Amino acid sequence: MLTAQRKKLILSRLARDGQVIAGDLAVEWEVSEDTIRRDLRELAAAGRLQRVHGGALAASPADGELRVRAAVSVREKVALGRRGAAMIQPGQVVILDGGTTAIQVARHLAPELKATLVTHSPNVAVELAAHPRIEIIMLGGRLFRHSMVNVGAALIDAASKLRADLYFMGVTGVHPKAGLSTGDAEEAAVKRALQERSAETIVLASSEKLLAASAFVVGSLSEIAAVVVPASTPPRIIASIRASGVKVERTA
Amino acid sequence: MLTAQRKKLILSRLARDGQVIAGDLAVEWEVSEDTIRRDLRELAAAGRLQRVHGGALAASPADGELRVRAAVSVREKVALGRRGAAMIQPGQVVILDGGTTAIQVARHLAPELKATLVTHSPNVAVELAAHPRIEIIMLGGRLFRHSMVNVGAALIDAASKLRADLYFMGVTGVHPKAGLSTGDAEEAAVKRALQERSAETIVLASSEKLLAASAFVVGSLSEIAAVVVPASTPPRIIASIRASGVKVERTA
DNA sequence: CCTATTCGTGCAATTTCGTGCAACCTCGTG
DNA sequence: CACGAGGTTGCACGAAATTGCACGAATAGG
Repeated sequence: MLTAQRKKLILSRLARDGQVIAGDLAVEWEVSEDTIRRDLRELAAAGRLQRVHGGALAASPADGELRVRAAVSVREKVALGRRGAAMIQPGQVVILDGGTTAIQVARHLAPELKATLVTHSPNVAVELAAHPRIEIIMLGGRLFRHSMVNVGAALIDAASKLRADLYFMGVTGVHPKAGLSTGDAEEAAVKRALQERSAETIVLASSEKLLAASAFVVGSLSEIAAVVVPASTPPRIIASIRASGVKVERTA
Repeated sequence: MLTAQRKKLILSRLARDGQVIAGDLAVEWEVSEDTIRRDLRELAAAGRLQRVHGGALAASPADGELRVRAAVSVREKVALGRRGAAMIQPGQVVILDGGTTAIQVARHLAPELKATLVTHSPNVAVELAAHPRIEIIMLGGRLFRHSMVNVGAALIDAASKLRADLYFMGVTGVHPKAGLSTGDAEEAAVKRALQERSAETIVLASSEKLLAASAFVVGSLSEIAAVVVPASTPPRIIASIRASGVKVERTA
């Protein structure tokens, strides 16, 4: 049996059973345990599985990935959240997109602020519930697990019945030429719908999103009110975004 | 069984049931209690759980008041959740009400179950998201903090567009004369609307709700398919509820 | 206060791990 | 075809991890 073939089999077995045991594979495939161990080591080094004593476990993608995403640029996102929260005036109706940055906005709302917050993310809703004076409106729909936001026709229908003052849009790419983009077509459609329902749209972009582009375009930079970027963003990047006709602000 | 696998299972069991008992795990997994105790010690040292005499408790990050309410009749609610989850057939469309019992239903869904779960509670939605095969539909509306469920006209409008096979209704009072009741008028209206959209309605009632009545009536007992009550419920109480024309089932 | 569990620790047996090494195979090159 | 480089495999051996058992201490519940 070829090495590459064995590795593929190991991964598919992991996908099916969630675990493999080195000794068992050695017996089943009639190779020495050393060989299996070597395979496991190399796959673990490549991040394809989690090595444990006795065998390996699946590198749980769902749980792991979301947690990793939440850990990316935490300090930046906190600052972006604080800045975003400060933009909200009392009495306004504000749409909060999903995503870890939106959760930071929810956490930094002034305790005495009275406003109506609209969201299509159950996570954000739970976070907002900690603020007693905030009225929370949830937009329903089909829950898209990867981003933990509701999407679909039902959501766009619900959104069509409201008018907001402000929309904090989350994107995965902010690029002068490619515009605002995200990784899922449904999400892009939802973001467009929410943008249409709001007087102003603000994008809070942590550094890894700047000058990046994802598969599905939401719209061009010139259509939104402002992009907020981390304080540490190089002036050259700010200039290039600003050149496409959008206001760029930096966090404190 | 691998050590790492065992530790993962312990944590997931804690997340589901809130507690584990060292002796039981040893019997179930056919290892010595020493091994389980070692696992518990190490997990406790890592801060992943709280070690207690006889087993361990979940290291709850203290979600405040809701967590306290969740602590009421935990064992009963776990059993009710397990029983409710077992009623769901593959492919069905099921509405899950808000509340701590509903969360237990979500936690006990069979991992391989394919079904569509509808909920108007962001907490339940987040819990359901752990099941990759479940399609999740959220009903939006105004978030009612006390119960952490969406209510209002928008919700009833969204609900009017679906037909479900099963509805797990949560109430605060089950009384032969007063019927099913809850503490908020809006919630009562929502429950009525959801009941109308479902072929069958099941009420999962922990013991403190039996023979109790709250301010707002949802409907009479005879309109629903069944009430599920804890195993420890006195026969006298079961008889009095059954007398009002509803099937009463006890948890195992 | 008493009894039955449960706990922690030390210890020995077993399994698994990592590394170095030699044998072998494959492939490209002269 | 000869030959050397690079990769793969199995084996040996010391290190580390895991497990079950024994025994005295601590704890819970009556």
